[in-house]
Amino acid sequence: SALFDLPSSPPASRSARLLDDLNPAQRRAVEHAGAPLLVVAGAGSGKTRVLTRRIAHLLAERDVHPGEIMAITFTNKAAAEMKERVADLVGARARAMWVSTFHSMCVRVMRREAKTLGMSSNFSIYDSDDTRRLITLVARDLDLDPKRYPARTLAIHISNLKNELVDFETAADRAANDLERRVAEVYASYQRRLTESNSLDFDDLIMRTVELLQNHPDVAEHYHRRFRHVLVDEYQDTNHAQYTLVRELVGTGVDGVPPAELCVVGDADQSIYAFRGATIRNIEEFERDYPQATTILLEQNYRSTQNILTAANAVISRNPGRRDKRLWSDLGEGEKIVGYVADNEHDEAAFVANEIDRLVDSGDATNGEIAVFYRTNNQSRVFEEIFIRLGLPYRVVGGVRFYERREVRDALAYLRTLANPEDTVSLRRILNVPKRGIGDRAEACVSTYAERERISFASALRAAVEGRVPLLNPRSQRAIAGFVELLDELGALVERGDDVADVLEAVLDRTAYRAELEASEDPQDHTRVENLNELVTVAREFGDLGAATEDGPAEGTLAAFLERVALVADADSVPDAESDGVVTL
Amino acid sequence: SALFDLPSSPPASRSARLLDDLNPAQRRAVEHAGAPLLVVAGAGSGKTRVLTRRIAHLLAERDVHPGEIMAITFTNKAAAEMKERVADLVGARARAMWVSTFHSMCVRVMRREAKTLGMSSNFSIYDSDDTRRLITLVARDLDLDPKRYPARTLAIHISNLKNELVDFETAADRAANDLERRVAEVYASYQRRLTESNSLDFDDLIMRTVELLQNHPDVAEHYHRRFRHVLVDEYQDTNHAQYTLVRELVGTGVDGVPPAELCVVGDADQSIYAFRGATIRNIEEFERDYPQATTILLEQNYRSTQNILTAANAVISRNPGRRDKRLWSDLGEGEKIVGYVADNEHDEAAFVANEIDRLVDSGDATNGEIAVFYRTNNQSRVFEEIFIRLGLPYRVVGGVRFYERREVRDALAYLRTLANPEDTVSLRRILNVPKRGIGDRAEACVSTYAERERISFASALRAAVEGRVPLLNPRSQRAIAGFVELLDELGALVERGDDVADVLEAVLDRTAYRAELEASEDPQDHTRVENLNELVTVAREFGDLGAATEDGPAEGTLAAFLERVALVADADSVPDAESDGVVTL
Amino acid sequence: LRAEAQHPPTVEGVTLASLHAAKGLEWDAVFLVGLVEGTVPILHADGDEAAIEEERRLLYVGVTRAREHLWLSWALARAPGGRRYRRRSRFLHGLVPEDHPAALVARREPAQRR
Amino acid sequence: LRAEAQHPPTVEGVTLASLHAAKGLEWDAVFLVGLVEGTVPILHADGDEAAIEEERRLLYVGVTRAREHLWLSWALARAPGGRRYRRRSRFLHGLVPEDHPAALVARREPAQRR
DNA sequence: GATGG
DNA sequence: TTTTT
DNA sequence: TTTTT
Repeated sequence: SALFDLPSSPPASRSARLLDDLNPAQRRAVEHAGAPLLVVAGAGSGKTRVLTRRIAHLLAERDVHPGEIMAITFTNKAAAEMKERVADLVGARARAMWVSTFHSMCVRVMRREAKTLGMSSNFSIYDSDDTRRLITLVARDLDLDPKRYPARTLAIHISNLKNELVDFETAADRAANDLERRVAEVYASYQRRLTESNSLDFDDLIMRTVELLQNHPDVAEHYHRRFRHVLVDEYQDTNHAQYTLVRELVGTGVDGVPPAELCVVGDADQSIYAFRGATIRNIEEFERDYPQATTILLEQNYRSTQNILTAANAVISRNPGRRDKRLWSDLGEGEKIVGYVADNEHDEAAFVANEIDRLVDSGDATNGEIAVFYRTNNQSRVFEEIFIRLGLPYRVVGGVRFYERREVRDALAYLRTLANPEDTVSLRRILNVPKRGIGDRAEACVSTYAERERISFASALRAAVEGRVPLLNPRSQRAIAGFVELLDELGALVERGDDVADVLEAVLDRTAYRAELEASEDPQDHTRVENLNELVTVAREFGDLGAATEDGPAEGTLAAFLERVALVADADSVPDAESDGVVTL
Repeated sequence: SALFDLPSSPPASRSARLLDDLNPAQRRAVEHAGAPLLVVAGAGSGKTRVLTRRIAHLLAERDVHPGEIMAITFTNKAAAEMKERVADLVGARARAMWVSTFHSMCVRVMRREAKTLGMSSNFSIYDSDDTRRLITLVARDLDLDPKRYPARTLAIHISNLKNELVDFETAADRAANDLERRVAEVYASYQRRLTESNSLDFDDLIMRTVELLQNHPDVAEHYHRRFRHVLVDEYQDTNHAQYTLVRELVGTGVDGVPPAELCVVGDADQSIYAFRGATIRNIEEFERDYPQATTILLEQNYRSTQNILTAANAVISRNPGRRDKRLWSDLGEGEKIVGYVADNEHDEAAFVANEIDRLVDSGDATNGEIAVFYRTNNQSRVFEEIFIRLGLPYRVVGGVRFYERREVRDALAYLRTLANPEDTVSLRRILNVPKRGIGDRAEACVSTYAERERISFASALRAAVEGRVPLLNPRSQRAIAGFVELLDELGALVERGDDVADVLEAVLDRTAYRAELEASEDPQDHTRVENLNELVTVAREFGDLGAATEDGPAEGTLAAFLERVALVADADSVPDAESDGVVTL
Repeated sequence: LRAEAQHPPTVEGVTLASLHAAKGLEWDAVFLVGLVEGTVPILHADGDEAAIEEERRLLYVGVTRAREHLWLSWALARAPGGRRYRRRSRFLHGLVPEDHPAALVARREPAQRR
Repeated sequence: LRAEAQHPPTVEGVTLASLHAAKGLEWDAVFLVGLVEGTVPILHADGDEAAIEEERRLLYVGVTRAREHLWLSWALARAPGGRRYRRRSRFLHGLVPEDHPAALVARREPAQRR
């Protein structure tokens, strides 16, 4: 009306706002309801925008409750970004959704359902390093030649089996050669030890969740009722276990609950993690796996100039048998692409440095908006050399990660031992760190005793203190007594409810771990002290903030901290101790 | 006469030619006869010229027979240069002289006089690595804490004692603290093991020769009669043992043979090997040690411009208590010296690279005539980086030497074991290389048995084959049997008189040492194969040439080869496997 | 987790990363370097169809990281003075033809050196 | 021994060597670098009269290697951007005075960089 | 035989 | 050789 | 930290 300036009704307006800056394909993806949906999202085609808008649209237009939504990503960063962007759109309600990585989501389920699987809910999570250590122990027990069967190789094979949802019995049945038989043997033994340690490895998190859902219909039904919408990002990166997990989460309707609405987003052309078990097949055959599926292609790219996309299309179009997809842009042709043939790698790096100079001088880009990519990390060296020489600031992605540093892992192993005394790998890691006179021999005695008596390593340690472990000499016994006492003291702090950071401080002080590093001449050890202090800071902030998760361990507790840390392996890498690292001018 | 063009008489002419391009001081040094002579030869003052001319002058003018001359240097290179330059002046007669390093000279004496000392003349020569290994064994036997008494430290202390001509009894008597007592203990035990191994270390070569001359007047007299002229180069680098050796070689006349004529050349200002036992005192107090001594200063420098010498004089003149000496030049002032303050090391290296560019561009110098010197080897890195980047060819002096490479030492250890079966260090080095199942435990059994029965390790090995070594398990026994058989096979080749190179080939083949390296994935192992092939080539050429030494082991034999190799530790360094090394453009 | 606890870097620098690490991110200007056979595709993948396809996807991921500027480069030898035995990546065939107008192939004389 | 068995180097390159390794040899042009306290004389020698004298001889050996051209240089910091805490070698006092006409002390502005 | 590097 | 947890 | 045998 001309007289009254009526505000349009809020829902309509909000919904319009959710859609009106989308292109038609994106809009269809957001609005699609019912059948399983595959969004084939080319690079730079606004994939995250579609996912977040779709969620907002579910809440705003389709009366979906946030608690009914599960969105799964691969990285914590992606999960965090999605959470934030949804929160921007719908506000605090977003907190009721499960937006997390595959692994976090599984931990959450496993913690809730631990009893069903006969596990204690304070289980530890073993990352690849813990896994390798445990496999080393197992392989040694089996008298395997560590040259012929390195732990790393065994670990990869076992991981592959788990990613294929093959349990150790099946692996043994299928084993067709020597290696496979050995792997199956190790797998069986390793799995037993994991269970005894009340621990799960990364792959277990997925596999055991699948098992849970498959073997416990009541549990599955509960999740089916709760999660009516399942969204999966980077679907091309799923492995078989994750593929199955998604199927189980969605359900088939046989339990009386109609299948959840599934929306997967991904791009087969960006599948580059086959070596980690990802199978491009999952996205390629989505329509066969879900026969009613709808597929939407996002081909408009909002990131790059047409010249760049033409090059990209030219590269990828040579891959045979792929779904044809041509990225396009309305940003114009843009700059030409430059090809440069150098005489040698130093020339190549010099050329790059020179071009960067020109680019920055001309104001066309800032250093932070420039990247150099290579296939293998060692290729960085020649660039670093020249950048250092020219005083060109740079940062190298990759290298030793914060949570992979020895001192950080040592400290965390103490905390993990306190949280889960059955965590044998962590316990054995710290047994003689810092050195306290419990050597290989003593460790072997205790370990043998534990095996024979079918008790945990932790219990065997206590038996050792009482002199019940045979062949253990008195010196070692005394050392072990001291260690157990130390753990008890630290355990008392945890019991008392001290802050994680305070417990950590106590660990570093009472073990003299930090003091030893501080006393060292080695400059590397100085860095180690700094990393430990950084870890204390992280723990302090964690305790202060109180993680605001719906389920999971109580906020601010040791368990919560450890879970967070276990699943956030992608924290910033710290620069290599050798290289100069980031140059500050 | 104007009619006849008479050729001047050959002797006069030659003599004149020997002197007329010398400056007065140099000429005096060449002509000086009788009393001990100290030639203080400043840097670039024509020291080698004086030495060679002096020798030629002895032959030409003073009726000295070449066989009466002994000239001693520190490096093989210096010895070779002197020999060559004397040969240029006097021809093939030069071959009868002894022009060699301290160590070669001593080996020559010791081989001839081995029987006098109750040694076999096929003794091995232990270099610092062999020494360190044997000391490790000894220290272990003595239950020394290897942390508190690292083999390297013990080795340095023992070396210092030997350089001071202190035997182990005296060392024990003088020991005033715990370390010294321990060192004396190890020294005693080490020396016994050396003797049992029929081996001498580098320091022994000097010390035992001194002992020989001091304790066997007949032997001393023989050398006194033979060598009427003793010349010593780089006198400022002698240690106490070498100082004494020279004294003993010269003699005092008490045995009826007048002291030999002594001429030492050196420069206290260039004494930079104190850490190796050199004592500047020897040159500083030459006149006190030899009261009749004549001293001649060579101060005219033929190498550098005056500006450079002024700088040099300014630097060194600040050292207190030194003999005043001022280098001067008639080459003119020359270019100014440039001082450069860089902001950082990269800048410094960039500056140097730039200056080199300019210098070469201007035609003032070629790359080969330019050098960069630093105090510590790690300082080369920043220069290498920039030189590589700029494609500036360079070579780094230092690094792992050819004869220090593991594979070369392994191969030589085989040859040494064949030449001297009592050489325990070599034998034990190859005992399980390549791995053949003779582990630490088996080695310890054999070693204990050898100690107990007071027989050599080699004999104990044979006892082991016959099952006479207790606690040795059958597996090890079988492995040892195989090893002994292998040594016997190879020994047969030596007996038969096969060429050194052929024996070496047999070693590499029959031990499968080379095959193992060839099968390896490691690119370093590929380099190792090349080094072994290089060693074979060296052995081949050695056999072909037939070393033309007056004494020493018969030409072309295994013993001769090993001696040459043992005393030529300064062979060209091979470039580091990691760095790019020499850049060829 | 740790990112929160850290201060932002004082100076923003050029990013050096592997192609894998590049995934999911974007930059105004991107240099894809070392595009030679044996590196892209990596030696290991040769003869394995699926692996070669994945290597190609890796390059595709790299290319699509760029917003405005893109360089593709490769070197004929490793070290200065080394033998120039390297061949450019098969993935460049048809993409950077020597005479295609869309692709300016720079070629500089080797630096003057005695 | 091995030198005989080896071919002469194809290209003659600039020599990089320690001061010890320089002894007995000579070059047209010599750069003595890293002339800062702690390096020349080396940290270890400090307080030991005899050791300091030997360090000074080491520098003397270096200086006398040069035939025609000689550079002496030192850096105030290790890495670019690092703290400039280094002091030049005590052995340079009186040898390269800032205002001595015989010694041209070059000082360049740090390279231009954004 | 145990421990440490 | 790459390395999302 | 330098490294002639």
